[in-house]
Amino acid sequence: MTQSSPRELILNAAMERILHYGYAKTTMAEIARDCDMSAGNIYRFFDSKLDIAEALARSKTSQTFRIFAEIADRKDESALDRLSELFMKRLCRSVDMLKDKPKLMEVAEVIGRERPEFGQELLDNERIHIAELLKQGMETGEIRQLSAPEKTARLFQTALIKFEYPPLWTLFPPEELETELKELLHMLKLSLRP
Amino acid sequence: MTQSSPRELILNAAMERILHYGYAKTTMAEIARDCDMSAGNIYRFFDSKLDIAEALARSKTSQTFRIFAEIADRKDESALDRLSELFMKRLCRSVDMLKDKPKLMEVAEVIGRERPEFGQELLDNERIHIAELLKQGMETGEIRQLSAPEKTARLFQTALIKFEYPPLWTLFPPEELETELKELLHMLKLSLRP
DNA sequence: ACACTGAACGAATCATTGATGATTCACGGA
DNA sequence: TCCGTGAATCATCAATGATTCGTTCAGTGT
Repeated sequence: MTQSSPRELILNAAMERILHYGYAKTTMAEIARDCDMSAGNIYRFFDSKLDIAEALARSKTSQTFRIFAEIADRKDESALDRLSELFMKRLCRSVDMLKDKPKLMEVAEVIGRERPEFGQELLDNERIHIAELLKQGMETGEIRQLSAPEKTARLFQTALIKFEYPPLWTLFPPEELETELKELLHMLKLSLRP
Repeated sequence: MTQSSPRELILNAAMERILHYGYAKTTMAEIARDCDMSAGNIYRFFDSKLDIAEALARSKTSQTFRIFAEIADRKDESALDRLSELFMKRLCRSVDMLKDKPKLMEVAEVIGRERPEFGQELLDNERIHIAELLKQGMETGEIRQLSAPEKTARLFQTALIKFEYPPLWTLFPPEELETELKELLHMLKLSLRP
């Protein structure tokens, strides 16, 4: 079956509880009980409760980055189309998470507040994939020669911040977000014309 | 001298106090005392303390809209240049307000929370001026024919939201904001090319 | 020695309450 | 009758204490 290191055992138990009751209402003692160990023993594997949350977030986001990497790998397809696809997928994943794992939003919020570096890291990582798509488009002539693709990628992230910053996008209905993102992407892509 | 209706008297006293002590720490009783009247009497002129704050905010923002209107009126100058000017001015006004009237940020925050319609109204008003500039550019041929300038104006607002949503722009140093806004405006304007 | 426990510590959280301040209104003076 | 007052009311906030929970660590069993 699934070989379970103590770390994984703990992470699974924590995820289970957090999905049901939320981060704040999940206690170290409960997680420990689910793993048949003492609360103190968890600290042999994680330095803090927040580290457990971060580990959970990392495994969630690593899925996203696999998707981004897969998009960036399809070099035979249009770079501009894939650029849109990347941002649309990102929005869908956020919206879906809010819909069927709402408790995970609490985890995101806590980490955003207590571990700002983690959010930075995510943006940096994402920017790499965006810049890669821009470079591919430049090579095929789909996109004009940009002097600094990384900087352009950063501008895209800034222009599309409404769709990834939870305090903003949670204010609007998903369909509205989706059509607005489509329109804005269309406009931004016009600025990349040769 | 300045003719002072009771409303103006109250607004001036409230502004004075709020600038010094902030909105929360300014009481109706204090404002009343400054006006040589009773707290109860203020309610003959304003329905609530929040209405006083909104009135103050309105007079502040009406200054901004005069500036926007003035920009939109200079029809002999480049529409694209004026579009940039509008957004740069808006950012400068925000940054300056934080610098030398920091207590007014508290008022903005309270109104944003308690009176969301007011924020909407501001955006709607701003969008009119942006759309007007776009239309002017279309007439002079500076800007391609847009099927719906109002919609494009809305997209501009969305793309530039980082620079007007206080929880976001207050996180960054002013110079960084200014250069990033310049770059993003440059990019967005490319999408308006004929 | 090593893996683990569970009691102990202190920080964070929650509920309770006391005080403050927004709002109302019955009343008194022009 | 019209202004305006100031005491009464009611919601809100800050202070307090009680409890919970994250974290540590001395100690137990292997």
